[in-house]
Amino acid sequence: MAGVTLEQVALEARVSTATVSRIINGTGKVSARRKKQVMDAIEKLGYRPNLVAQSLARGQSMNVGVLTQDISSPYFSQMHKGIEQGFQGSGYHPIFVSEEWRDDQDHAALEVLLSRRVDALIVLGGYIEDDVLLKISRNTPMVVVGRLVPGLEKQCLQVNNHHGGLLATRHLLDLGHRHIAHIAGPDTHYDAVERMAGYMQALQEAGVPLNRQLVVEGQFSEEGGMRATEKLLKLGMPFTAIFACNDQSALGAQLVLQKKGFRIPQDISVVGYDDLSHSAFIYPPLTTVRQPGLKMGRAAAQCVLDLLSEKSPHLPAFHNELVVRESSGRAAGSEVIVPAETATLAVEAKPVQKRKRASKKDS
Amino acid sequence: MAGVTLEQVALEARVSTATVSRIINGTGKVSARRKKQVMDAIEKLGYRPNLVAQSLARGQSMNVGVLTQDISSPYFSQMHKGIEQGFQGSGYHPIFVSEEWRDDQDHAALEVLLSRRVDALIVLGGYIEDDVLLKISRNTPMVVVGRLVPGLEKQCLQVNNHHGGLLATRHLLDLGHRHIAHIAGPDTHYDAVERMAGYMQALQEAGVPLNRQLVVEGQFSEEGGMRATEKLLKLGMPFTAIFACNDQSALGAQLVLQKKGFRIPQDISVVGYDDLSHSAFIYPPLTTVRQPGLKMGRAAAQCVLDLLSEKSPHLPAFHNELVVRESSGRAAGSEVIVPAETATLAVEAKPVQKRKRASKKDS
DNA sequence: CTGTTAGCGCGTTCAG
DNA sequence: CTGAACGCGCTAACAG
Repeated sequence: MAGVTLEQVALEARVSTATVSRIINGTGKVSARRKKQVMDAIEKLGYRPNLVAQSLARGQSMNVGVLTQDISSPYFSQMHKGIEQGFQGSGYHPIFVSEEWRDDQDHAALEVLLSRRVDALIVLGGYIEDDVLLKISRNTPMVVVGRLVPGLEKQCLQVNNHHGGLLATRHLLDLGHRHIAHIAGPDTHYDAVERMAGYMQALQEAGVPLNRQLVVEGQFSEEGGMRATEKLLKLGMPFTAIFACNDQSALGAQLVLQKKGFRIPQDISVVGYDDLSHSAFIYPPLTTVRQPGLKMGRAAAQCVLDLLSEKSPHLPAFHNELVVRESSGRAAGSEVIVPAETATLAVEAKPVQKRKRASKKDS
Repeated sequence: MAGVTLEQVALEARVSTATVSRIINGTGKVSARRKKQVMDAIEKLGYRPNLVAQSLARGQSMNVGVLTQDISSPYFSQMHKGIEQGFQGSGYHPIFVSEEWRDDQDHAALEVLLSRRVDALIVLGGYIEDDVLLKISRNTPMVVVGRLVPGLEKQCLQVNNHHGGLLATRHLLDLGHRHIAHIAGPDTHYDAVERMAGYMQALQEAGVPLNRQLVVEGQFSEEGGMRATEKLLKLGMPFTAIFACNDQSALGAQLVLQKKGFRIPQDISVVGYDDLSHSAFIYPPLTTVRQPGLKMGRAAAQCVLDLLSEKSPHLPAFHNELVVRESSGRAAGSEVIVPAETATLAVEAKPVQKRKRASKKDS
């Protein structure tokens, strides 16, 4: 950690350390002559301020902790990038730490940040208890993304996942689909639950009864999406569309469907959620609800900056946006509005036939 | 940045700060009785060591800088995760910063890390000049991943990209392909160049002349892969397989091919490189060369740890591994070894016909 | 074993 | 304008 010190610069420039400090930080007036001396000395010695010492002296570390779920997650990475961009040029820098191990009662991840004396905290979802966050927020500016902490509403950046679920499902309904399956996320995830609520509301609005059997859990992952889809197919319950709670599970769904010979969207439509960076490039390109991850990250950073400069934080509203691509299309035979059947036991049901519209047996 | 101080703990426990420090750090012997007093005080006050002050006093920040290309890149994210894992429990923590803006003569990213006095540096590829790195490495332990810095060989973690290119291309050759296109990466990227070299060597070994027109640049991105593939198809030059320099461009290639009606792998085989987390789930699942990103990240971290503890660093060799999935298959009509034609102007060539094997006109 | 005392590198009064 | 001196929170000799 060695390096040239302020004192060495002062010595070289034949001034006091205070003067050098003033010049570096632009604090107080300094004569042009001395200023030049000092600048020369800095240049000559290759001086670089020691941020650690500055931190201790000033009482702020210029670091902002970011508590994330998984640093490698395609979903969060957009936010990470936005956060990084948001702090560009501010002097602050984000320090990322993954929550990872959930059964961690000591909140080791948090500890890493707190002991490093981060000046603020950005929390991306996660499992840390509300009251823990609330307590920390009393001493440390905090912005929470994708989650609503009671008592901290003004610093919670949210997108309306409920609305997104609504958009996705309405889109499918508009295309004539009446039997829409849903691949849900873990019910521990606020986002997932909200998306599903949107799905249910859309159905209700359209007068389409909810068929609980068409709702299966997909764990937010590709594998989960695959398993869920296989389960749906085995059910033998007809459906012409799937709304997956995120793109990852939608990808898994598409894979299974295509492997089984279903054409997307001719046989079955698929809609995802998140608009991951690769979702536009899979085949067929995925219709999805875009999460403005980059913007959200930037906004979170900006909000932190506001908080740190005592300005009243401004959290813009974020809207999910439906991105229609090629994985969704009109329901086969959608000219006929099929009366929904009661959600009876799927005893007589046989596996959906391949290469045929899953809804055919309805008509 | 406020918080309980050592001194307050000492006061509460009626001992000196030195004693508290000893207990916290396990330095020196302390009587059990005092130890309990101190532990109680710590507990009562909720003391948490100030890492900033520790850093200044000890002369080490317990932070390791990671200079990456893009914090949101699906390719690098595996390494990021590996790095984070590698430092788990070591007391050190990675600080990521994206190089981002290439036309940055001041190396702002580096500056962020250096002024924070990171104890070591992990450099993931990038454009920072060799001599700059070399100079920094004299004061700061450094590990470079995916790049060879002359004079720093022992700290350069590499996978044999050349070998990977060889594997991928041989695989296609083994399947009977003789007209193999290559979507190259930017020639500023060491990795990309090496992969292409492997491709060329494999062709040579097999006695298949290189057709330079079948090598197009894809910029490591999905869009690039799409453009490259369109270009290839327009060429009218027959080919039955594509080896893309990374999965992202392979994804773009698959998309274009499928949109144009080609079946993968029946009409055209595709092989990628990296094995991104979603590559197993796209349709058809991508045959690719796996980069052990997670392991590499862990190894880089371990190497840094070794360097920091003066142990002789150990960098294991990493091998690329071919992962055969469903995007590659036997070349159509591969029972006939087609004599390679001379790479003449593609004047008489017409666009490859859809739904037909691109190689048909050869046979 | 334990307390006292210097620093670590820099910011910031407080007198000139 | 400028410099001397103290403090940030903690570690590390150095004496007891």
